[in-house]
Amino acid sequence: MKNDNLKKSGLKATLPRLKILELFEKGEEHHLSAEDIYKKLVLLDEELGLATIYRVLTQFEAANLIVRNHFEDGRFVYELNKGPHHDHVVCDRCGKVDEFVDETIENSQREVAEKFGFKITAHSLQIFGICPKCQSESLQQS
Amino acid sequence: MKNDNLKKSGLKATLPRLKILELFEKGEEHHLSAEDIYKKLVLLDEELGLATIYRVLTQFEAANLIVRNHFEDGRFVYELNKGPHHDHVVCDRCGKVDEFVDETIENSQREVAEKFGFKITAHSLQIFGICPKCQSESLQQS
DNA sequence: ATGATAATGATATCGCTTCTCATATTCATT
DNA sequence: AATGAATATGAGAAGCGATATCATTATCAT
Repeated sequence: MKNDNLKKSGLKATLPRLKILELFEKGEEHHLSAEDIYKKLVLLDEELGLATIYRVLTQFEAANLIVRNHFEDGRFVYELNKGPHHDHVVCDRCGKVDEFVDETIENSQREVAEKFGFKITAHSLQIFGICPKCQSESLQQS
Repeated sequence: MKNDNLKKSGLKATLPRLKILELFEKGEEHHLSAEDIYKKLVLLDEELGLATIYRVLTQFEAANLIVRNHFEDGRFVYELNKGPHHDHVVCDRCGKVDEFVDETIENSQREVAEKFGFKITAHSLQIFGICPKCQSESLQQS
């Protein structure tokens, strides 16, 4: 039950929080920005303020319900926290995002951090490129 | 001669451009934001506008004289392009940045991109953590 | 049902970056 | 060295995502 998810995190089960969590769990899109969420909920005739969305996203992240990502387009996108860490492959053209896990990379990162004496807290890795679909589309243009 | 660097890139050798390039080449700090540059040049009694700095940074990046980086603190920092690609280790506490090159990681990234059929254009990898100096300082606090 | 506590939403504000446009500078040509 | 066409500059406005403020409203233990 969704109420319990929130309760466990010390968050009251309010309407905005339930609606936002529901959107993520519906899973139509894995990566949502605050603005994305706002638009989607307004379309569904839900009245709620952008400020609330930003606040709720921050709380959900603190509660480890969701994970925050930065894809250099200047805003943050969030995705459901489904457990093990993963990184992203992002299409420069259409914005499509794929996820991957690579233990070799994870290990190398640990080695690098160790070499510098850093106590690692997080990392962020994105591979940018052109996805197969966009590649074939640009062939047709020329 | 610095003029030539700029000329080769199709950029007129104007005072702001020369001053900004000089700042990077002096190399006191490797990673500079637009604001950093502005403050440093104002201290040196150079009169120039922030808008110009942003423009010049964009042009320098397009000319491959400098490289742009995003360390999730919401702004862009630039560094001189000294050739081979490298990634960064960033201290969460003091902001110190170290650079590293790791062929294993580079190769794994190529494999991942290939698996997804992406034609890779760029990548961005940062390791966040606490640097040795900040680690010892937080020990003293407790 | 009630009330203390916490959350919401409209709006103002912030920080970084980009845009606009009138003025000033550069540089090839005399 | 002077000229002028082309380009760059700087002050300020505007854009945009994110955060802060604060009066109003909803939640939930009792």
